[in-house]
Amino acid sequence: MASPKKTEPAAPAPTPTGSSVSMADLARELGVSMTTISRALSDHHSIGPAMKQKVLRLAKKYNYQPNRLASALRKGKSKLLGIVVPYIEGRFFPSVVHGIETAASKAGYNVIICQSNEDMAQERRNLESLLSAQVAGILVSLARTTNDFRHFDKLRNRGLPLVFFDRVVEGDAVNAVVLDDREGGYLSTRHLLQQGRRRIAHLAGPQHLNIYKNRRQGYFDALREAGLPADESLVVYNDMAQEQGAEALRQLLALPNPPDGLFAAGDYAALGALQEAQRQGLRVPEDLAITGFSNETFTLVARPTITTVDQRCEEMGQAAVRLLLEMIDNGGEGFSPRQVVLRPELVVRGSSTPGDEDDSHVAVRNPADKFVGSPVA
Amino acid sequence: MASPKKTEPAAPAPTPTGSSVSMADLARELGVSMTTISRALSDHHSIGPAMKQKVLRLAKKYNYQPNRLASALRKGKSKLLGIVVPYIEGRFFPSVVHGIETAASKAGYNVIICQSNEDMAQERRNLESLLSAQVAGILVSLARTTNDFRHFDKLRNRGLPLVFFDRVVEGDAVNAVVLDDREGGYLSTRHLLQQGRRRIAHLAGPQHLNIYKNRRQGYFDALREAGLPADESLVVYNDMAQEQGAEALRQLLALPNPPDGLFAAGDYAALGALQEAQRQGLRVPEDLAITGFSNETFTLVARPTITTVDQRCEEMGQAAVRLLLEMIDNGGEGFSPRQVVLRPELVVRGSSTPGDEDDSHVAVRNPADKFVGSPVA
DNA sequence: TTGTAGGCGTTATCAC
DNA sequence: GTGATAACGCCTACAA
Repeated sequence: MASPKKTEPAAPAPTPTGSSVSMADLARELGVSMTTISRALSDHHSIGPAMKQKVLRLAKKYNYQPNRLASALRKGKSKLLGIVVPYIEGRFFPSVVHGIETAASKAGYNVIICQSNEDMAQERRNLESLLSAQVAGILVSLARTTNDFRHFDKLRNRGLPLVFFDRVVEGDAVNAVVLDDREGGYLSTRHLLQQGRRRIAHLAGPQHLNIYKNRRQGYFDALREAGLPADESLVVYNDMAQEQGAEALRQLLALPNPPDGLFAAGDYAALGALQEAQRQGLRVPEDLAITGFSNETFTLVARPTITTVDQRCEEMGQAAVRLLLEMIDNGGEGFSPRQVVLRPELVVRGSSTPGDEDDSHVAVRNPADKFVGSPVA
Repeated sequence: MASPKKTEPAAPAPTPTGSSVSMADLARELGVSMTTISRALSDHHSIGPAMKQKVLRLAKKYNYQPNRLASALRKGKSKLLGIVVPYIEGRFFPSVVHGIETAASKAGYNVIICQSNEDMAQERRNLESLLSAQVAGILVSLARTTNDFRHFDKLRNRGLPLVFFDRVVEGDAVNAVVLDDREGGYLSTRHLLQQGRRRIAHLAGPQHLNIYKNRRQGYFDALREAGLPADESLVVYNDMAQEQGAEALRQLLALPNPPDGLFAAGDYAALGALQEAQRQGLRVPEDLAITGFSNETFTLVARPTITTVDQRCEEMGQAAVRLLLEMIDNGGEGFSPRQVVLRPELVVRGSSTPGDEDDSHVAVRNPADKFVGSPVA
């Protein structure tokens, strides 16, 4: 950038018109060595309070900003964390990222964010890119298409701390933070049972994804606990889009003995099913009680409001960062992998509880609202 | 990290159990100088094809990853961009960030993301942090409380490329990408006029924010164009939360001559107004036509579906990156500030057009859907 | 309490 | 075509 090679080596320009000030500049100005500057700035004990003051004052005056690149290069450890998510849209991932950034920032780390676009090759490139950027650790939620995990082994071989969240590599050899999806499925289904439903159907997602597999498992667990048989004809598998929810419901209603309850493993599918039920003249929840999964914003806007499972997105981000920082601080070695399991929260609403609630005044929370009333110009 | 100080200086371990391989390692192994390695890797013309092959092969074999910290330190230019947003939640900011990351990644840049939490002090710290990280440029959407802009001047003095988006510093001295909010307000209001409405009210946001001021201006422009008087009694100012939309509507309906159309400057407020109207027994859109702003997901779930204005979030992110990269590539100097203005898109739905549409089959788009059907394990 | 010097991994500038 | 060398800004033994 702007050249620091002034002809006068004496003092840096009092009103720097560009370029950044380095420790060397401060040292020259004060007539001391860089060591002293470095120590004063990092509050080393061997620096006198007088000197420390002088240095800090000058640093402020010239608006000195440490060059973290140089520091990281020297120390072999940066203050950067990497995130790899399938995409940054919808409700879930942005919320988790929000939690991650907040926690990381509190610990003095910046966060580099990458999207895999659900593509394994892209995911691999993301990791290489983060490796190149010398991040201190990486947080990953797997792409849908990832079926080979060698690129993660490579990280581990390098001793780079790695934590998975939500979409994780199975097994206890990895660090991971997940929602207890089984519990979520269990709670939903048990809730429907408690509402007196006995023929409960399930809209299940792709079973190669652990989250959907576990939600389905919870569904079966609750049925079994209630002494009801597992009836695969009541389970419809699809990709959980809204229209597929509608389609699935049409299928279920065509059964000789149609369901009176429905646990959908996703809110979009739940919404599709709800709308289809209403189109077919069914009353929800009286004729058919419905529950979804994810606590999407629109579940509060639909009528009736949709019972769903909250995934604790922010907590997940925070927990993942906590775990990662522990590994980083432990120097990487001698850290045995750990899995953190978050308890989901069943949010009971109108789609599963007749007359239990007056939907007409529920407030839909806008993230911006939390700042309403902030002091303002 | 793992010490590179082996006792044998000959070759790096053939199966490195940790640590990263550097150019020096490759040079030693091949018995050439680091210069050669560097040039071969960066495809310099003065390197023979034979040598180049050898180097690339070895790099692959040892899985060499360039250390971008070192490169950036040496060159004074990193491959990092910084983003500062008020928060990463809701629909707008995540979508813009998505656009930014996608465009940046395509150009070989990684993105560091920071949240100001709508707080000016935090915003200032974010900038310092990014400065410290030696980013090549910064993208900012202002915090609500920012009323002093000196921290941005500081960046400019350093010659650091800076682009604002959506919430921008006013004036033509800055680089900025914004939505034409005035046009959005104008299109909405004109649409209501075309539906035959003559008493059109406006739910306006805080007027110190340019976006809300401009939406209001568009509203007045459309009225004037239609030869209708600007009636301030039909304008209600608040913070655009859902409940405030309901409250505002109560106020408007209490007027001696209540409105038959309503342009709300935000979807949450529009939703609140819609629900309140229905509670009061009004038919929407027959008795009251309503339009919102932002194209939130839930506008497709509400009944009737809500007419709204799409903000082109992704395009905004892309445009901002394009502008920033231009500045970076131009070497910073001699680049005259530019403002990019995106055209909003009016999305007409049921809340403003009687019988124009059958709401019952509209598909709500889940971001995940775009990957449905991807090849999978 | 302070200073000197070497090096982190890369690249630019010379020289051969 | 290739090599030696000196930075970039910071940290940290080791000396003084």
